[in-house]
Amino acid sequence: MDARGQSAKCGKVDDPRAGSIAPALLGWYDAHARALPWRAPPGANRADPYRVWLSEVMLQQTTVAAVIPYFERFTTRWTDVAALAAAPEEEVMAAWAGLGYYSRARRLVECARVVADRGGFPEDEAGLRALPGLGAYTAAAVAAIAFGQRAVVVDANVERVVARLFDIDEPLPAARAAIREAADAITPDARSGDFAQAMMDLGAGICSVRAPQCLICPLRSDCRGQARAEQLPVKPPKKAKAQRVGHAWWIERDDAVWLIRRPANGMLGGMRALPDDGWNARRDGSGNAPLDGGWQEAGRVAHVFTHVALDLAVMVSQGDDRPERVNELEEGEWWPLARLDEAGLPTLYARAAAVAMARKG
DNA sequence: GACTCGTGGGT
DNA sequence: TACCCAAGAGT
Repeated sequence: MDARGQSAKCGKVDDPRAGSIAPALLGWYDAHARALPWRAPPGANRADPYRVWLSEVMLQQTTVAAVIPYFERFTTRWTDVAALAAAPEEEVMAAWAGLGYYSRARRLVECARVVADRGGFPEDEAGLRALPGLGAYTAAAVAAIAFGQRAVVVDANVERVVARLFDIDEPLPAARAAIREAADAITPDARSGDFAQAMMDLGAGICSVRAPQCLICPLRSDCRGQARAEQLPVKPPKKAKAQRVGHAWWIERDDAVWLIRRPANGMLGGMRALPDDGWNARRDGSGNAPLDGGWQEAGRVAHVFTHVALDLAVMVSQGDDRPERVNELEEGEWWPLARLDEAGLPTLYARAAAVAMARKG
C-alpha cells in the first residue's frame, strides 16, 4: 500500500474532485456520525481493537440493528480478546445463534486464540489480513479504525457511494477494480478510519440503495452519478433459489429433548440442532426417522436461506409411543426443556422447536 | 469468477 | 407477496 493523496498518477486520482470529497464527508461525519457501541466516544482518537474487530466480523453481511444486541452480550460476557480466546468454542457458537453465517463464530474463536497467543492484534493491514475470518474488507477496516492506518476500506456501502460519485456503470463484480481505484483516490491519509465509517454512514442513511437522499447529501456537488443514482451500481442478475424439503425430529424424554451438533462444514455448521433427515442445499432430506415411533407431523417451518428455501416438517412422537432406544441415535445430548433458550439453536431449529412445543400445549 | 453460507427488516 | 439486501470470507 503506497500512501497516496498527492502524487499518485493512476486513473481517477487525477480527478479534480478527489481532494475535496474527504473534507466534505468528514465535516458531515463530525456533525452526523451515528453513535454506535463499538465506536470510540467523541474526542477519543482510537477505538478498542478488540471491539472494532468483533463488531466488524459481526457486521459482515449483517445489519447494524441485528448486531447491536449481540455485540453488547459478547462484550459483557467476554470483555477482551484473551477472555474470548479462553472460551469454549461451543459456548461462543451458542452465543452467536440467530446471527447467521456461523462459520464466522468458529473463525472468531480461532482468531481470538491466535491474537491472544501473539499478545495482541497486528497493527498493519497485511498482518490483520492473515488472521482467520478477516478478508480484504475487515482487515482494512480494523487497520484504519482501530490503528489509524491509511487503508482503502471497500464494502457494499463504499461500492455504492463510489459508483455513484464517479458514475461507474460497469456491472458488478467487474466494476470492483475501478471502484477500488476510485475509493483509493478519495481516501485521505489522515482519519482514514473516520472516512471509512463516514462512507458507511452515508451509504446507510443518505446514499441508500433505494430512494437516495441526494438533496441533503454532503457530496452532492461532487457527484457525477446523481441523475441515475438509484441505477448504480449495476448488479448482475440473481440466481433462482432452490426449494428443498426435510424433516426434523423432536425426541423428548423426562423434560429434555435430544439435540445433536451439526458437522462443522455445510449449512448451520457446528451448531446445535434437532436431529434431521440429512436435508441440505443440494438435496432433499431422506424422510427416514432416526428411530421407530409413532411419528406425527406437528407442523412445518418454511425457512428461507440465502440460496435455498426449506420446507421443514417437524415430527413428534405420539404420547405412549415415546422413543426409548437412545443408543440408536447419533451422538447428542439430552437438553432440559426449561433451558432450551440457552441451547444456542439457530433460527431454523428454534422455530422447529417452537412448533413442537406448541403442539404439546 | 462462481458458489456457498443466515437472518430479519424494508418495500 | 415476493423480492431485495446488509460494515464479506473462504473455497
